[in-house]
Amino acid sequence: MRAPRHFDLDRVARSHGWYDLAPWNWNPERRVLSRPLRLSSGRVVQVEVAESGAEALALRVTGRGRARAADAAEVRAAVRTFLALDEDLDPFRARARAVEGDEGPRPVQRALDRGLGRLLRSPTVFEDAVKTLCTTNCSWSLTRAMVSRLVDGLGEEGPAGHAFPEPAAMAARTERFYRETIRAGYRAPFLRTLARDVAAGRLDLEGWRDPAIPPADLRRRILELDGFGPYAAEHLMRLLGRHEGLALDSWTRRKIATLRGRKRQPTDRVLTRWFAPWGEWAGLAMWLEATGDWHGDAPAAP
DNA sequence: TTCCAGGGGTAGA
DNA sequence: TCTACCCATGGA
Repeated sequence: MRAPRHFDLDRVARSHGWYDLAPWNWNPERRVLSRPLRLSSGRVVQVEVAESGAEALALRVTGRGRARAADAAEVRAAVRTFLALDEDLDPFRARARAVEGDEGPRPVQRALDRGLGRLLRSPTVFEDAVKTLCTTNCSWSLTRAMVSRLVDGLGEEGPAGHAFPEPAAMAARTERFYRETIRAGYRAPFLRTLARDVAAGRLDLEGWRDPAIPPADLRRRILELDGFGPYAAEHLMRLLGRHEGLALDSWTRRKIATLRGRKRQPTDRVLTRWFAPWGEWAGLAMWLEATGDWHGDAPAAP
């Protein structure tokens, strides 16, 4: 399977915290990204992705039962989605040239050359939305715990662990289950409502990948979901390839302030002004600045 | 014990 | 639009 120019699996896998959440597994020594994947046939397979020479990826799929002819195509489509292989970064590169020029440090252009810029997504928008809800107003360790309990408790079992739960499986559970078993606290009704709306067909999250949807329209639709405020909406948009919003949270606010040598945290208004020259790419430019040191000599941190 | 995490909803000004 | 207050959980 072909990979885009400047593609780096390690940098995409660790592009943000998702690789650290179930059911993902990133093996830094073998440089293999893997996870269980539930196919439309109901079969759960284990998918492993590794680099294979220059600008190529090798897939390995294992699972019980007989594979259908359509399974391979479905797995490849999922890989293209979760590695953001179809995201066109050339307009971002052009913007980076316009903003940074052709000389000097040019941090974003260097980041692009090093294979940064593609963000790891879930195979489904539903999974990205659920995980985004689980990142709000809690520590990362609690996010990990809630997601693991969802996967272990409701995900279908595959050859190497549980897949992420289907909307129907989540919709069938009560709010009490999300409070007492998942320990999702006040997020419990949000998770249940989201799952029920998707499972019932009232909410077509996959349709949100449509690039024809104007960004303001997409943002408004996400904000209509219970539990999604500005941070969560812009974070989900980022995973849909829409980067105009900064998706500011306590982590990025502090990180940018530290990197720019500010003792006091700049206000959101100031941060917005700093990244305004990047236009529709403001959020990605900020994210690459905030996470640049993850991908240098410093050890990876979720 | 209090504080605060990769915030959001609501009421009131 | 802005602010105050509340909301659950869990680690420091």
